[in-house]
Amino acid sequence: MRAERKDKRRSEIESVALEVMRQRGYEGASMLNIAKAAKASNETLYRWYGDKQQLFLEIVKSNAADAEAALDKALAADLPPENILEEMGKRMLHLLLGERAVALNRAAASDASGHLGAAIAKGGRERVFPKIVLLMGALRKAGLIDPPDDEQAAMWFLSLLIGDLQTRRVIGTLPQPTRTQINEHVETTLQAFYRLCGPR
Amino acid sequence: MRAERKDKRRSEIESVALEVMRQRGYEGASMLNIAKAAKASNETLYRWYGDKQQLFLEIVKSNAADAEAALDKALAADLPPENILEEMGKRMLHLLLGERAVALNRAAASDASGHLGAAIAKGGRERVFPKIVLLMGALRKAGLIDPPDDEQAAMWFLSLLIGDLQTRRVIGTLPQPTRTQINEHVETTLQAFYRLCGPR
DNA sequence: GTAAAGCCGTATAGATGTGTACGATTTTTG
DNA sequence: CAAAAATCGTACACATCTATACGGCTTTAC
Repeated sequence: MRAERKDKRRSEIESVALEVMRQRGYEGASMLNIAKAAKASNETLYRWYGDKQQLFLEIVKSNAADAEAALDKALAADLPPENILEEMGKRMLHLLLGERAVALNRAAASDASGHLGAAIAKGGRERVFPKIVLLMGALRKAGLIDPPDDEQAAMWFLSLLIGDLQTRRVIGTLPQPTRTQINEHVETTLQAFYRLCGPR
Repeated sequence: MRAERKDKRRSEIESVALEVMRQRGYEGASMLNIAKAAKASNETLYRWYGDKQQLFLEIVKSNAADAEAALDKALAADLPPENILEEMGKRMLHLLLGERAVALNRAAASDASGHLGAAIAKGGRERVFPKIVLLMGALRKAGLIDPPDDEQAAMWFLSLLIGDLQTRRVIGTLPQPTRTQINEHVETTLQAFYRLCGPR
């Protein structure tokens, strides 16, 4: 198989795996079920990924890469920092509460070994948080906020933004929000954030 | 078996089930494994609970009852509302980030049917949130806060309090916090909360 | 004290998952 | 075009889980 076709096939399989997992849960997403749904043989799955956990590890990694790219795009935009913050908020909620991230968090919660959870944290929070801290620095220098320190401001922003939405999505009691709902929530969050961190 | 002994045995089994689940994940916590660990027969488990999901549903319910009792105790205390808020914060973090709640949230995340998640939400958030809203009303009447509305204040308080701690616990990247850490976190949260909602 | 009921341990049938193996077919390589 | 490599479909051995059943023992009820 040519390299490009193989890459395409891999991401196809990974996408199917996530869909199976979404419908039948992590335990229901057996290698056999995934292989059938992807019209692949389980031998190929085992050859390519080793086992189920590593398959999902791959998915976590590629999802993290996509997410980071989406956020970096917002950060690289030539906009004033307050607009970048708004854009980041929208994109983060869209990513965090979307089907992919929710399915992966469910998988991590199901995985007793903790490896999936560690990978999610490594590709997610540990990568994103520093960017938010830097953004807070930019906001502070622009005189838009006056927090105790940038890290605290980042924590507050993320807490206000995400709240218990993620947990509710993961345990299945909250449907995926629409784009409009996300925008409204970001709006409210920003008001609260500036009220909390704004200059006196 | 006398009623009291039976109740004791039930809670014993449920506690063992949670421990097995904690160590081996939701899939690993089969009825057989739980029965062995509890020195019970699986026939008894099936007779008493029907199936695995209903066993965990029972656990969710009794855990919710315990949690509600713990919070009500804080609410009933004859203290000024700001002290009650602090106490509530501590107790909620203690409950939410403790082994029991985390294990149950993991089970809910693993359960594709969504029934466990629904039960958790029903016994948890849906019961607790109104209490916090009322508490916010008391704080407002005492002139300690001046929020847009009590519900919004409750949301902000909970968001600042919990942040992403719960998610990080559930995916296994955060160890259980000590009592000291909880107290410190509540302290910081309250400062932020009053800064956000305090009277101008 | 005796009968009835309940629990434990073990056994069972049926279903499903894991990881490997092997021809048949397709795709790549040269 | 031919050889080599990889994939698919199917099959397999082995393990485990679910849900039920039954004899042996203990506890409850009368």
